[in-house]
Amino acid sequence: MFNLILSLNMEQNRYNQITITDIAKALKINPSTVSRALSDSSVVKSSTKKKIKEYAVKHNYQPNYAARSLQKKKTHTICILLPKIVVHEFFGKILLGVQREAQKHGYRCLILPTNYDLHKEINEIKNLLNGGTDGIIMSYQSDGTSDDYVNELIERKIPLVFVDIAPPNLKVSKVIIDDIHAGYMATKHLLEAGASQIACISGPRNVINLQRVQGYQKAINESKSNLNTDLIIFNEKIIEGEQLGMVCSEKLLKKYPQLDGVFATTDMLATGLIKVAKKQNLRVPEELKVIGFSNWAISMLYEPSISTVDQPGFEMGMKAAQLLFSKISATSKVSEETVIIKTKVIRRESSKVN
Amino acid sequence: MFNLILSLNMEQNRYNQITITDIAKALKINPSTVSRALSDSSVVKSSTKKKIKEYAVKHNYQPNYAARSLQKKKTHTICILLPKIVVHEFFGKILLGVQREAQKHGYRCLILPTNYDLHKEINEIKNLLNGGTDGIIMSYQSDGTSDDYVNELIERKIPLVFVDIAPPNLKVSKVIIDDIHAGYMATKHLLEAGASQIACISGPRNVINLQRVQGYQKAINESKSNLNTDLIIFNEKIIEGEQLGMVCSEKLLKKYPQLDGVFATTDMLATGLIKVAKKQNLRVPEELKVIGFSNWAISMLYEPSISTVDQPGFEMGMKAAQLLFSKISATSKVSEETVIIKTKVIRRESSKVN
DNA sequence: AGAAATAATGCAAACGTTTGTATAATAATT
DNA sequence: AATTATTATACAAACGTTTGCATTATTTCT
Repeated sequence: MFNLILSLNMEQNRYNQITITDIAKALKINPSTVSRALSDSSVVKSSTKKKIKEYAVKHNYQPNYAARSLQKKKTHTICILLPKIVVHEFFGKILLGVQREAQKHGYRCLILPTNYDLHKEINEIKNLLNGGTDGIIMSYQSDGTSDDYVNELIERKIPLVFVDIAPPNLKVSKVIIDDIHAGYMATKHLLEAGASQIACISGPRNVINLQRVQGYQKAINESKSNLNTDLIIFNEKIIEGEQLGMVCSEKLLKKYPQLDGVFATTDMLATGLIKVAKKQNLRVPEELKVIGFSNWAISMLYEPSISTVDQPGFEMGMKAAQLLFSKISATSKVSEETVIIKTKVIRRESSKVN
Repeated sequence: MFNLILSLNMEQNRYNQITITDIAKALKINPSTVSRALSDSSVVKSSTKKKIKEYAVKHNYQPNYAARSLQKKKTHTICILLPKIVVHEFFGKILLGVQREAQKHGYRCLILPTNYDLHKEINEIKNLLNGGTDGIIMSYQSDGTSDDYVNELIERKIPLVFVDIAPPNLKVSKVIIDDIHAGYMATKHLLEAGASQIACISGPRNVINLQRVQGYQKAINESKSNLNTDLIIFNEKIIEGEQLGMVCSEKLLKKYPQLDGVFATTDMLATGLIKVAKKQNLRVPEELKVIGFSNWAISMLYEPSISTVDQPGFEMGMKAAQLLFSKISATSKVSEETVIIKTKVIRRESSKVN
């Protein structure tokens, strides 16, 4: 009879999960003691602690997230806002890094794909603010016209860390690469491989691209060869990726037949470029040396394999999460920190020395 | 003075979020009425409802997830267990589909990358069981030796839906494709394109591959040409992807120079195959027609572009989520359902008619 | 042995919701 | 106008934890 009542009582519990109160009743101890025992408080006698813990593992006790969150005013959830995880393997790697780190801290990870359009997703973010998340990791994907949402996050003192791209005029924590330096190294690699007439193709004039191009310019300037600024091509975003690479390369290669090197600011631009070069019977790398950017999987698989700059996404994600957790657990305000992750040039066929 | 106390009171609240109790106090109404008003209960007078709602939006009220979860015994979180989101764009698409659907239901989405090794991650799953999640969508990535964890989920009556791959001998809900039919259609496409000596290369003998190969056999049998079972090559998992494709194609193409078509059970195998074919000066598609499987981005970008079978991941994800929510909201047990999503052959250069 | 100090446990309130039931206010009926 | 029926609100308990404080049990000291 007593058993019946007990089991009915437990039945109420979702999926038959045992609670602290259940343990307390079973052991005729107060719930508070059980709670303290389970969190290894030094205040409870080791013999009772042992008894409680044994019972807990035997009955597979798992703490109730919601109750703990409510009490502690912590969600044990952080949030990652990233654009289009689907196609973007780089962001996928960031994600893995963050998740690995979150797990260490006993945190869960919520992922929101943002489609490059944060403005529309502000409601989603607001929703997160109350009991939704303890902190946010995001990539700044704005045209810079309105940073209101970032400001709101800062005002509310939500722990916040940017990865890859950060708002340029705000004091925030961020984990980024040195795009200027990376562009510089990429271009220098082409020069060292024997190219001297080097063009640069890029997407729209956003922070990232501008910096990579700036690095390109620096390398060209150092190399005494006069930089023809016509050889820098920005492309506003109508099409993108490989298609964009094809369209802009078509003109470029026609107009400058003397070209023997191209720095593409993304790997996809590079594949488009090479496709066009082949069509025009330009041999890569013999007649045209190419380097891309990001080290996407395709750059290795393509024929010829494409030299590129490796962006260590996993490491960036881990570092970002570490920063975030230092903020979450900080008692007083912690200063904003910028971490710059090292990139390196990956040499492949597309820029082989003749 | 009163204001001070009030603001101090609200200060306690994380990130200055207003609560139902705050609204109640401010409006001198009982919290229960506020709660009912906000959930549009017909029992509260429309004038008070209006008053409450106005105050709520004005002060940007957002319900507290934890409190609601605790009370309702629902987490409003579902969980997706998927292998290696990073490289697997197909799984990325599933993810997007699930997330889209979850949002509709006011649910949040937790993603766990599983590295194809669920056994080791059972603890993670167990952790989810208590207050962790209301339901799970997963892809069955087991060698079939021990399905204990699946059984446990079923026993505990956790709403559960499989996508892409499901355990073969258990009665579960699943959203899959008809791999036999897809393999059949792919092979038939090669036959129609003019190939007659068709081989099949595949990864390890798992459920998926076996079925695709079975489809291949059916198509070959129908075509009166005698099926040479030597032309079916399984590869146990030592290396994988493109590398595997290269290694096994090398031998195959040498041994059977009369071959004029290959069905590869994944796109990555196909890229490896084509790379080798090129090296051996075999022209694709003129001398060798190739079709892959899954329609990964690379199959379109490769040169030549690779014919393949499209697996509509997004749709599969959405459907899986719909099934899951029907389970979550069901009052009584709902029967296990199998949804088969249609695939289609995508014709590209690699299988063009001469 | 008795007082004082320390250790171990129990009690109760709180976190922000929701919901069954009781009460109060209003409207409809006689 | 008094009774009943209806509608609207208030009360209180509950969800599973945690934690300051009170209480009880144990040890240490004189």
